[in-house]
Amino acid sequence: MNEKYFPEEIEERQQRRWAEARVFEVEVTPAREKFYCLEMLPYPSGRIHMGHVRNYSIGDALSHFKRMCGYNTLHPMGWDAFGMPAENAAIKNNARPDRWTFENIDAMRAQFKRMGFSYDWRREIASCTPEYYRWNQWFFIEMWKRGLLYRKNATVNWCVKCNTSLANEQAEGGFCWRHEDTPVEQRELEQWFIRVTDYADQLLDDLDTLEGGWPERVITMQRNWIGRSRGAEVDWEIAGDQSKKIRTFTTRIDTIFGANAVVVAPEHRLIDELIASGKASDELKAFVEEQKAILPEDRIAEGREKQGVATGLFVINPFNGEKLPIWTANFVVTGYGTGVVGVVPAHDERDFEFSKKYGLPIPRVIKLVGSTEADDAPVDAPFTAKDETGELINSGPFNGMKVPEAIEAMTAYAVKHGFGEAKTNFKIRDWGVSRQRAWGTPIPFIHCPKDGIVPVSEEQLPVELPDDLNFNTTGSPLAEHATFVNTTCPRCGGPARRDTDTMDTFVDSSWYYFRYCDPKNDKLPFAPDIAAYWTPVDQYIGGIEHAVLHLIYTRLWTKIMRDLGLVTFDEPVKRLLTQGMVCLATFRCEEHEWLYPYEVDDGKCKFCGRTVAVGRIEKMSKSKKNTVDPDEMIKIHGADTVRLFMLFAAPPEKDLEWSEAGAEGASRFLGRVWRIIHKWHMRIADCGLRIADSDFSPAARALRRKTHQTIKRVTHDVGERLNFNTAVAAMMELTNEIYAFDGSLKGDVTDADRFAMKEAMEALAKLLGPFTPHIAEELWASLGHDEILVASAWPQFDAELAKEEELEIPVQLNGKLIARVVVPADVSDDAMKDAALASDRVQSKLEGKEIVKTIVVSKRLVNLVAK
RNA sequence: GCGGAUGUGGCGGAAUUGGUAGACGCGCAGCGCUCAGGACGCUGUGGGAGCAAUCUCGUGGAGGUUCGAGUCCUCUCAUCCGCACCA
Repeated sequence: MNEKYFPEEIEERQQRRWAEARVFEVEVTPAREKFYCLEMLPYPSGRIHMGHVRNYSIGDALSHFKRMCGYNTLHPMGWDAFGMPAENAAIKNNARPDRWTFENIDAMRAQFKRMGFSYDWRREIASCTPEYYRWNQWFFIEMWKRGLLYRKNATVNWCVKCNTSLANEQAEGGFCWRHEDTPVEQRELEQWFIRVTDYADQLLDDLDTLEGGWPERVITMQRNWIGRSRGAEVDWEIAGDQSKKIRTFTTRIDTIFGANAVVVAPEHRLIDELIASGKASDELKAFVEEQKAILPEDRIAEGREKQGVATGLFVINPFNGEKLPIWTANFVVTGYGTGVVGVVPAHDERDFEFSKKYGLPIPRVIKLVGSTEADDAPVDAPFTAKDETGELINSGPFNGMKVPEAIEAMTAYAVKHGFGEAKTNFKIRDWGVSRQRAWGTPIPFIHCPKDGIVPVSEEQLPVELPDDLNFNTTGSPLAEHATFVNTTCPRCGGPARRDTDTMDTFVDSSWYYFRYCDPKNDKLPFAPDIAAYWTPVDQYIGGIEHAVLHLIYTRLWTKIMRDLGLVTFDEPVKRLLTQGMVCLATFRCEEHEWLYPYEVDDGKCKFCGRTVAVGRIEKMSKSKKNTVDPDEMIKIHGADTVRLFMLFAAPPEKDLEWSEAGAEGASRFLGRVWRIIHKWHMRIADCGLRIADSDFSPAARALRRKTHQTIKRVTHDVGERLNFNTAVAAMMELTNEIYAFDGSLKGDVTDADRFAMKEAMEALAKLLGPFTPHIAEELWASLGHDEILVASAWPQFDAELAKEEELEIPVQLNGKLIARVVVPADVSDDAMKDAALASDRVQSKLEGKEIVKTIVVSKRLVNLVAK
């Protein structure tokens, strides 16, 4: 055994040992309780970055912990292997994207192995293999059969850089999710869609069941994204043409008597018809044209100035027969509701602003209960009063009703008279899953001139991607591949063409972790009974960036799989941890732009000597030149140190600033543990005897106490709170105690001392296992154990031994600390009070005062209230 | 604008239920070891005052509840994130 700590050597040795003993390989074992620990699978970009290291270090620590606690722990890893970078590389070099991808996978797998992560590598998957993506195709056909997948012509988001359409989730805020500087365009395209809206209610309602296990932030973001609003649709007859109606959507039908106009979106069909009929004013035509030309991103930039034009048409309010003008305006959009809104200025901020600007009347129809304002008083500011605080006025037969009651009554009235219905709207749209790219799962449908769209028959799956695609084209490599495209119709046998779009890669990641359960299955995506053992996922760990992307798709997919009979639960992930980003201070020099920290010396640029701008702490990214290469850090410090630093420097959900000094601190700690154990291991190896309690010196008893307290704390911090940072701090404290005990031993060392030392060191080695498994193994072995530590049992703490013998009780005078008294741990409340009063310091502080009240918090504190 | 979060030493961060604020680490200072440096070991380290015992201030700010508030309530400021004309 080496006296000095050489991480590289021991890490390799232990990794080999684990692999040979196959300690991370697991099988379904019904008698044992399972734990499924999952980290979001990476895209095989070629090299791992610090974000990966952090994500997977957290997951690995938890996996080790649960494994040692006796859970049959599934901890798999795979590759989200379809996607654009591979295709772009293929275009650039006119090479095969699969080769690029698999080379990257090999490189990254090697890096993961170098980190020593405890994956069951037999379960590794890559989504770009036909064995995997055939099940994407299978799912598509199953969904088609059930009407959950359909094709329609639609306006879709288009990213010019990706050269493909995008789902709404991938075009949030009008920008491509991969190209945040690139606004998406709108294009008309025939596309495949998954009927998310069928599941919108469930997706929203089931969020309640995730409360507590998922971060509030993610739940809120999903709620907003799904955006359910309950209301009613109302038909308005067009004045002078009873055959024609337009329909509005409103959540506040109770305010409809207060409408002063109806506004249609500039893209609305009614406007088109009006222009086509030649009755539109020049002003209207100009306005509509102008509005249509505005790009979505400019709408945001332009602010919220309301603009509108009257169309010259009128509608009849179905509730009171009032004749109201139809306007078109920039604040009404086609994509939501019916693209038409009633304007109720007195009780809606936006409508108020609009009506003020164009001088439309502002009648009140709601008053605050108890308000003494006249029903026809002018409105200075709009108010909503959407609950019991609002009461209807100026609303004919509905006057006097409270708002909720009125909504119900007026909706019923509209239904009864045939001009309206209750309606729930969602912001979430059906998922556009077609991508006009070649490196993805082929969509398993055939377009037959006679039979239309026909699914590929199941026995012909997978529809494989050709491996000789020509990427050196401006068109679509798949569409230009004749032998791929030209096929026969499964129904009529006649000539037909394959669909040449591929699936959104978010399809791949929507169900991948079910495949880990049963990765070789060639009959089904996975066997339901096997998945029933492992799933749902107990703990999922990944970045926040997927809050409304992957994490909503995978919830949807689970519900679809439930309806297909593959799983029996509604939600796939019990607990979600969104880990923070890995950041680094960035520095800027006027001359040399972004600088690495090592290019800055004493606040000055190393190249030109200019004072650099004080860098902000920002997420590591290549463009900011503030990345740190994990490989380099592993080379310098070892994998254990890098892992330890990642877990210690910040709580997992917070951002973490990479610091070289901090990493050195982690390394120093491991060296400290290494040295003290190697100072002692020969002396305590044979020490297994039973020692009488009375043989332990006070110092030895103190060490034992610290040992058991530390086990308790680490168990709690990791198991219950996922606070790895405080668990590490606890282990550091124990190490400090071990050093103190070592320093206190002079002359004869008793068997009891050796026992206490051995107990402390063994506990420390074990506790280190989840965090720094390699060094933990080495230490465990040097303490005389042949067994593999990471496959051994987590230590138990002895509550008796962890108990303090004495307590230091703070004594307060009127809430301010004045003294501390030492009392036995089993002290009674009365004894605490007596001890406090017996203190000289307390007595002198009390001089001339009278105690009016004494508060004793059992075993914690005494507070004397005195005047 | 709406929604969510976060504000604690020079820095990263502790403080489990309202009960000793600053655990642990970084940094810094001193001592030991050393020819020296590094490494290592030990000690100290929130601010202010004092040789010291000690006193005093202190968790973004202002109030409040309480015997007692970093923690609860009200208002406010700052920063970050999400959504953004959603009818």
